[in-house]
Amino acid sequence: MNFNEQQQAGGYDSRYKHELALPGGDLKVYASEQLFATLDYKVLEMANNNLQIPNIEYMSYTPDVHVGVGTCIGTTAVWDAADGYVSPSIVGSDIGCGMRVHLTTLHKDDLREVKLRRKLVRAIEKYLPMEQQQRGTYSDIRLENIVRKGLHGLPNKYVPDSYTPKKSSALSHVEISKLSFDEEILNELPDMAWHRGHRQLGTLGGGNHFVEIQAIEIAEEQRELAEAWGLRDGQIAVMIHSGSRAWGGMVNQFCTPAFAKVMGQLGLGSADPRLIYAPLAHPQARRYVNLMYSALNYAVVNRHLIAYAVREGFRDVFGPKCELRTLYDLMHNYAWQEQTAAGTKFVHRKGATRALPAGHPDNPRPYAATGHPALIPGSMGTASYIMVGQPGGEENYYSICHGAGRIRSRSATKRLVSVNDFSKSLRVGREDEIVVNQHSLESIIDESPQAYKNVDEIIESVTGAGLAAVVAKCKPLAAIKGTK
DNA sequence: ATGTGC
Repeated sequence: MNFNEQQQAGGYDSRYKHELALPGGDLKVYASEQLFATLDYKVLEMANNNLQIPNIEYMSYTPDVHVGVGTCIGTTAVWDAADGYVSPSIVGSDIGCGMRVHLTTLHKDDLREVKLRRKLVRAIEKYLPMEQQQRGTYSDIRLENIVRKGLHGLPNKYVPDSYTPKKSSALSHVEISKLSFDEEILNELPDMAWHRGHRQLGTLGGGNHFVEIQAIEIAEEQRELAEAWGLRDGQIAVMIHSGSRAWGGMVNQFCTPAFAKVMGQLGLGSADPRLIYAPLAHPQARRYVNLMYSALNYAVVNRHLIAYAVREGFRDVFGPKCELRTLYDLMHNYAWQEQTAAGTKFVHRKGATRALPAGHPDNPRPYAATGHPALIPGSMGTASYIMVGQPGGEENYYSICHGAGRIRSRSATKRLVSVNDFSKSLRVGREDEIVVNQHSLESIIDESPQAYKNVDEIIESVTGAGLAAVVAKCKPLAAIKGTK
């Protein structure tokens, strides 16, 4: 029985699911035997710390889990909304970090020539704002409107009909277009947050953030769904990975001392000083949640503006009729309330993606009947995936992986991986080279595929466990990376 | 990840 047959049979395979009784509480780990065997003890130690936060109801790891600050990347942690806790450490610094995919009307044959891929990369770079340079700052966009209203705070010209054939699809084909919150708190953020927040709008950032030009390969078992979503074999898609830039970091910096103080006052302990939390009902927790929502609004607009720049670049190369329809935009670092059969829960996801199945009421309207696309990036030079949630995901609050998952620290990668290896995995010098904007591969070597787990094994674990199914594989043709 | 921290 292969994975797809298992899925069709509707059951999950216990080989992909491990239940651990740690001293602090129970942890579920979704991973193949091989991936499970490679888990660092530090990953379990971190889970044990997180499980000691009071009233926690559920915690799990996705197969791409790896060590983070205070909490692992790949964590789903759930409290009841009535007596719950919120932890800025579980959300992480890059609040609202996530993925976006746009579908073009082009076919991979249109980009067969390496020269043309280079031209496209240069054209996109021309429109992508760079914080360090004067050019590109969106002077007609008010940051205050962005953090308060998300995509609805953008001037109309950034949500044009040609960008997404129906203007509404730019607002409806996303996980969030706007989160409302108590805006009073915004006045307390330092001037620096506003200054940098404005300058960085629409910028990519560094690390694993990217814009990638990809070719779609539909999974046969999901062809009907893929076509309903508008996917075609060989179609060129654009995948974007970015977050809330410094704004999210400022929110965390601003809230951290207050959380430390609250923990002291309430006598709440933590085995790791970098792991902070507070009861949801506490005024400081409310402040954090409100500010976190402003960062989620920032992040979705940031990705939207990156897509806007990409579309300008495509038009320079392929003409003004070129369209980049929004397939979906969703996050993998956030916490919010969700309705479940067992009541209202406060769900944290850090490096975990929500993948809702067909018919789930929280799907955005256009995807109500099918489930929404769940967008999973691979490492540089390897494939990414477009997936859809399965009913079996309910046991894990519909969380799946968020990518390949690091196996080597940035420093270790710089030590152990040669530029030559990296360049080989990008097929540099061949006609099918994955064109990268950065001339020096040295500067981004910590993002080489050798620093990551094999994304195919991650995906196998998720499908094997019955959490989601592959709709399409997206093979990279060109990538744009920021530097620090 | 990041106005990081050598």
